[in-house]
Amino acid sequence: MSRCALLLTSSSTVPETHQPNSRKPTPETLENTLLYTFKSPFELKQIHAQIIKTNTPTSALRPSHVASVCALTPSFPYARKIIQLTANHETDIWNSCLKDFSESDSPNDAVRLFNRLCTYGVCLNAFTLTFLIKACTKLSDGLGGRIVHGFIEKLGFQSNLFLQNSLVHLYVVSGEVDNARQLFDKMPDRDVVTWNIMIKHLVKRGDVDEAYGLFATMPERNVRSWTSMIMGFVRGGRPKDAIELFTRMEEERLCPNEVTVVAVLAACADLCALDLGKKIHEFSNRSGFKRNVRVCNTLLDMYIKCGCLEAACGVFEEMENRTVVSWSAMIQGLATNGKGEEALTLFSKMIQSQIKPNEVTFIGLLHACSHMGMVNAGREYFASMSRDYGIVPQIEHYGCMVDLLSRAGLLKEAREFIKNMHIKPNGVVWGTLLGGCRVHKNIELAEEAIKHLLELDPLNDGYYIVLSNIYAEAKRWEDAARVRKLMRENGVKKTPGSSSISVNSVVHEFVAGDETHPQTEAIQERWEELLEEMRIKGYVPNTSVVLLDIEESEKVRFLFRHSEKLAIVFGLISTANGTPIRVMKNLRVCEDCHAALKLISEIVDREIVVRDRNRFHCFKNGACSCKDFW
DNA sequence: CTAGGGTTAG
Repeated sequence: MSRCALLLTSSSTVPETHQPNSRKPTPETLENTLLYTFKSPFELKQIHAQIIKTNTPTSALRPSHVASVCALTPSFPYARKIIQLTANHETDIWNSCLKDFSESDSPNDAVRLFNRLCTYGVCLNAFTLTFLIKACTKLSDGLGGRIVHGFIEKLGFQSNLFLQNSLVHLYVVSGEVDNARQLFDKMPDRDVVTWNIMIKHLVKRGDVDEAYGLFATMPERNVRSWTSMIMGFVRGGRPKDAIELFTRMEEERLCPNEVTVVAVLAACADLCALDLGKKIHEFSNRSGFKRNVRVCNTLLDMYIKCGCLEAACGVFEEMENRTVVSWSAMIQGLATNGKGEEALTLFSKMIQSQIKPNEVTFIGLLHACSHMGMVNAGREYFASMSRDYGIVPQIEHYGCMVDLLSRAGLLKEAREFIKNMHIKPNGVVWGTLLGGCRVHKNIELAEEAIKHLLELDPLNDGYYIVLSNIYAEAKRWEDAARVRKLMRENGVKKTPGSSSISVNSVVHEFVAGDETHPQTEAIQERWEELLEEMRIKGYVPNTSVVLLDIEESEKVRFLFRHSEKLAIVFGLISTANGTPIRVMKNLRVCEDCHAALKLISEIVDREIVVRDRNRFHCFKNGACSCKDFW
């Protein structure tokens, strides 16, 4: 007890009480001798001299401290002698020193120490090598890996699973895939850790199917295996598979940990699966994960992406420690929900709280300005990011600026901005300008934008469709048809619209025209009923959004089977009256659906939240939160 | 005393 307290207050100079004195060291003063904190070999030698003078046993020096102070200095041999005199196992002392170095900010120190141990012929054991591998892993040092590999062979540790696994991991991390594979294939024994390392590796490479193949066939699975695979599906853009896997994990009665929770929440966020997300939130609180910042940040993100700003605020308020990620997520959330002013206020609070913004923070801020048409504020933030915070604008920031300007109708300025960019504009940048051209009906600039887009991103169907719509709205039917023909000639297919809705933690996915759902008939029936009431309220199908050369009546049939309509009607018949409906769509909501959903929200008196590619639409009492501008 | 997941945007 007293030792700790004293250690904290001791200064770097030798304390008064350690001056030579007449008292013979008693166990108590001997204990005090251990308080000596020396910061250099020089100080150590002074103290050592005193110890000898006062006849104090050398064991009064803590060998691990001696080791860490002298390890990388010319006094290594001197330190080694003291350690050999005072410690039972010299190797243990150096190992713990290696461990500390490998976990420090300069893991290279561990490598340097290891070289010394070899030079001076210090006896090594398996632990020595694991710490060395740890350092190499931190440094992504594959060459180091091959050297350690040699030591493992030389010292006869081929059957040490810890070492083999660490080495496979090191090879994987440093990109030496062939070496990793070879070692993996040669390993006499493998355990669940070995398999988990390989799964992780395959997931990182993007081979989710191959990873799942391994996962399905590996002899033993633990929570980490399941978590890695769930995460793999999320990263691979397959959140539905992620959630299904999580359900199976629960059936096997395995208990999720913090990381599992992060993975599943990310899947919920991607699918707008609020019901499951809420359950995970409760589970997380019950399990005491509340203090984990990453869990909280993912929770924030989940609520924001499900369109539940209030819930997100609740989590944010309760958080003990907020990082730049927490603040940035909230700013972004407010921005995409049409609360730009609040987003900017939150940014000021963040600065007041001494949190340094990063590049993501500014994307949120620029979004906020762009959704509110605050052109000057946006310009100022853009200038400020590099001037005040030293953040170099990335292509995404330029994209935000083009969005800000072109949404506000400053199309010429937006084009000038693109011309003056310090980076080569990409498809997103020109596509953003194209979007602005549609809103503000500028055909000339749209044609310029599409020229660049046909070069930069010729397979992206979205741009053809926007241009075709621009022509159609100007009643230039032949031009519209020409664009569609070009699209066919270039072999570009329209991405099928698809919407998903989560009911009782099961995600239901609908693609346009879907008739595969078990409840298709009931959905159709309810839709017909709604259609009647909508017509009374003046609904007329807007077939101009159907870009197909077909009969008008056929167009209507297509229109009525847009995926968001199917998903929402399914939601209506499978949830209790008054329950809000949340649907997520892979593309932008079409104008006809937008008009229809406004009416439906009024007819059924429910809140309908649709998250589309860009933003949220919250339909309530016949109106949408986007105020018809999107 | 040793090995294997995680957060914001695009």
